[in-house]
Parts: sequence; structure tokens; C-alpha cells
Amino acid sequence: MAASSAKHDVFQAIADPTRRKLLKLLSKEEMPVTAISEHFPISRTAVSKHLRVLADAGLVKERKAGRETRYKLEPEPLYELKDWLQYFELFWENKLSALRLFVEADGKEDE
Amino acid sequence: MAASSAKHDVFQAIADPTRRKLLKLLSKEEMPVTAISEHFPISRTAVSKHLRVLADAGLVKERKAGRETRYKLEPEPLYELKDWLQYFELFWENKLSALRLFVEADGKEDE
DNA sequence: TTAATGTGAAACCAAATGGTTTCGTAACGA
DNA sequence: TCGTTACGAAACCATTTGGTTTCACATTAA
Repeated sequence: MAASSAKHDVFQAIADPTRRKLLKLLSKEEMPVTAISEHFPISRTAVSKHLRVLADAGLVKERKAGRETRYKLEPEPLYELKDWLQYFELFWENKLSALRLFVEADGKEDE
Repeated sequence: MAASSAKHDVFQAIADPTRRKLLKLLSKEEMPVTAISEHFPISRTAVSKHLRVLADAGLVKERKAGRETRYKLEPEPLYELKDWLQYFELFWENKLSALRLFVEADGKEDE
């Protein structure tokens, strides 16, 4: 799963559905590992490894509290994603406005 | 690399840096495979496989033209990403309003 | 002190991933 | 017609990935 250390990037971090679900979960509140893993069908250890990937990407932050380790969302790195996306919005907006014109023109099509 | 077929998802598709670069390249113009692969240090076949992953995710469309296969960007699936991202904007906006000015101008650019 | 709880590290595993080379086949250009 | 160009399918390979089980170590509760 990713022994980590070599800094994961945000694109890769969110590629996995489990990790995306983790982010949503941790956006609501800070949680300790065991509590987190109750929301998943996989082992606590597996969840723990996903958390490490997210932490590597800077998407969650961990805080030790007694014998617990609590994790919470750290949304900043998602900015990179937003920036990346922004570049493409241009293109799809062109396309969509073209489509809108087409539709408004009462889609005569035929090809 | 991904023999494809089982429908790739957009999150996974953009996880790879080469594929992100492909998307940018194809946003400018439709291109045939050989021309595309000249922009990459990997083999034409490898590029071809990446293109298939992107096609599976609906991010590029291919068109046969004689002996060439031309690919072009199909940005719509990125909407899903935008939607996903939108959920988190809430959180970072609280946190970042101050930091924002700072971050804004830091030309990250991944390719 | 002793037992139970919370967690990560390790070792291991199967499958997916990113890459290569080789080959077959269609389409062009001469 | 013949050689060349454009491309994907196949087979193969090393590494990464997502998962498991087992173990060691703190911290807390009895």
C-alpha cells in the first residue's frame, strides 16, 4: 500500500475511493483511528495506511492524544487540484455554450 | 498498465502525471498518436495505453482518419471532479481567507 | 501491578500499474 | 505492387498498491 515517506501527491491521494471517503468523514470532525475504521469494511491497519498516504499529501493532520491518534481534514492541498481544474474550465465552458446555442436553435441535428 | 475495458474513473485517470500532461496537450488541438508521443520520453505504445485509460474515463475522444487515430480532449467528465471539490471548498475557505493572498501567486504548475 | 485498549511497524501476498519489445495489419505513397 | 508509416494487441516484466495477519509498545483502567 505505500510505505510512504516519499511524499505522495494530492492527485494520487484522492485517486482511491476509500481515501476520498476518509476525507469526507474527517471533514466533519477529528477522529481517532479505531472510530474511523468502523466506517470501513477493511482492517484498521489498512485504514491506518490510507491515512498515512493522506497525511503525506498533506490532506490530513494527525494529533496524538494519549493512546489515541486523532486525524482531521487539512483541505489546503486541494487548492492544487482546483488550480489544475481551472485550466480546463475554459474548454468545457466553450463546449457547453456551444451546446446551449445548438439546443436553443431547436436541435435540428441530423449529425 | 491497464488493459482497460472496465471503465476507468476520472480520479484514477488524472492520478498519473503523464496522463495529466496528455490532457493539457490535447486541449490545444486534436493530434494523432505518433505526434503525441513525441512529447514524451516513453514509447508510443505506452502513450497509447495511457490514451486508452483516458478514453475509458471519457476524458479524450478518438477519431480514425485514414491510418491515423486522432485524439482530442473531452473535458466534461472533469465536472465530477469539480463537484467533488466543491464540497471541500467550504472547509478551506474558513481556514484560508487570510492565507489566500499569499498562496495565490505561487505558480505550481505540474505540467 | 496487571489487564485491556489504541496504534503503527513488519512481513507477506495477489492484483494492478507503468513500462518494454515484438508482431500483425491497415492505409499511403512510389 | 512494394515498401513505409501508423497503430494496437500480446506477452512479458518490475514495481507499486491495497490488503492481510502478527507483533511490540504505550497508555489507561482495574
